[in-house]
Amino acid sequence: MTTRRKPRTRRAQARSAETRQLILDRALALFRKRGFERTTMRQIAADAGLSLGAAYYYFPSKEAIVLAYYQRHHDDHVERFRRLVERAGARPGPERVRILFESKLELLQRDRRLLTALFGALFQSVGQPGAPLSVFSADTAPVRHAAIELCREALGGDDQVLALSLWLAQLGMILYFVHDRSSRQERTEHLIDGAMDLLAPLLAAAASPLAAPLRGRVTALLAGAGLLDQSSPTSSDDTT
Amino acid sequence: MTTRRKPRTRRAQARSAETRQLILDRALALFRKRGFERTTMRQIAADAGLSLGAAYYYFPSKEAIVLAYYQRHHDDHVERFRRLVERAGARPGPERVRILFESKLELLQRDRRLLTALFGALFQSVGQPGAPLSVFSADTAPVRHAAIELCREALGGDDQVLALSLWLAQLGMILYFVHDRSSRQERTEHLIDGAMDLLAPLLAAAASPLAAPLRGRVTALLAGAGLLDQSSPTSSDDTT
DNA sequence: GTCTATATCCGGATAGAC
DNA sequence: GTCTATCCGGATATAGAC
Repeated sequence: MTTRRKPRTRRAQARSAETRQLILDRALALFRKRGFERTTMRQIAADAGLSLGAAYYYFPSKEAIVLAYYQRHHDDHVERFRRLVERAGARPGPERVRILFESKLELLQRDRRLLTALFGALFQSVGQPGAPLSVFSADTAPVRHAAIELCREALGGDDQVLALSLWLAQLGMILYFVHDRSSRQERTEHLIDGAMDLLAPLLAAAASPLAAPLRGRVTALLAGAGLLDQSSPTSSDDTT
Repeated sequence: MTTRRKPRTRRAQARSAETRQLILDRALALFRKRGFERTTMRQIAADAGLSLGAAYYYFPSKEAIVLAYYQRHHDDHVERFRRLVERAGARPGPERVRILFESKLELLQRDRRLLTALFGALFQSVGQPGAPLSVFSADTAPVRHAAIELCREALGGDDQVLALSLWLAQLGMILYFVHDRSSRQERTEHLIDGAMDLLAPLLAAAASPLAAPLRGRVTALLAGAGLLDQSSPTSSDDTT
């Protein structure tokens, strides 16, 4: 158990990472071109100049490749968000949230082909029936928590309910974006614009003393249900 | 296009419906027992005393079986909701919404085994990567619209934004329920109870004149984005 | 540890005969 | 409408090269 793993040279490590990257890139290119379902692991392997077994050596399943993309996408978002915040000197609150959403949209636009290839198929045929929920699954937990944390960073303060709500809104935006067939996705852009104009009054309303009792009750309710981060030690169920 | 379809005798129609029902029942029983993924179409067919091809004659895919269940589940919900509303003489608003959620919970509890079989697997492994969204897919559109309409019926009035929000809340409840490992799912029950206590003040806040301008802007925004029923004729995108 | 090659299993889905 | 045969592709297994 305590044996050292991967006693590899730097060189070997780098090479391995390169191969992994190569497979990922080829796979994503194929997904873009032919869609997720119609791309086979055999094609991916062949395209990367590897055997089928080698591809499975790096990625335990086809879905794992998509998961790796999710991770990278989020990393890109974090970087872009921070860069823009710094450049604009934006303070926590509406200003930063706007940057959060706009930088997200830029990334979505950059990856549009891939995203429609991944999600688009779904709107033709159900796919996994339980599927509705995989954004909430255990596999995606790390990316999800990171994304929620980024929302909190944009909002400032430490209101977990707000952070969660913002993350859900962002999910909605992605869903809308993927369906948006207007040119250059201007409908999504328009929706975000409008939503951002509403954000300041909404946040103000939420922060107002009038709303304080309600806010407290909502937080208590969600915390009691174990839906916030420092959840009660009652249950070990934290797959959500 | 106007040609009469299914020029079958009543007898033949009834028999066909019976076979379909038989397959559905056997399939659901198997899902309950062994989970969705580990149940094969071959098993389902064999269990129903049919060939594989025959099963596919009735259901174009394994998912289609689940879809049929969703439909039936919703029908049951409508019936139970209306019966309880009538018995209690509940008026639109918080009273009816409580009945809506409580009747839903009863149904979820009745079908718990099946639901965890369908959703549960998902929390172990990603499944379809695009999966997050299939509740919003075109296939599920009819059930979804019916469900949103039921929410509107519970709320009274015709506020589409509220109806949509309520439906989303209900989705959240299902998600929570499926994860809930407490005995008799009392945590979910508790959550609903707390949420229902908050409902009256929340609805009151939403209806208050103070909130009116904000409410108008939110509605306008969502309507402009085509997210409400009488969406603008601009776009033909109504898969959501 | 990284990979090739190949064979094999399994199960969703389809084709075509009857 | 029902059957049998077949295809296809995800996933695994194995044996061995370097």
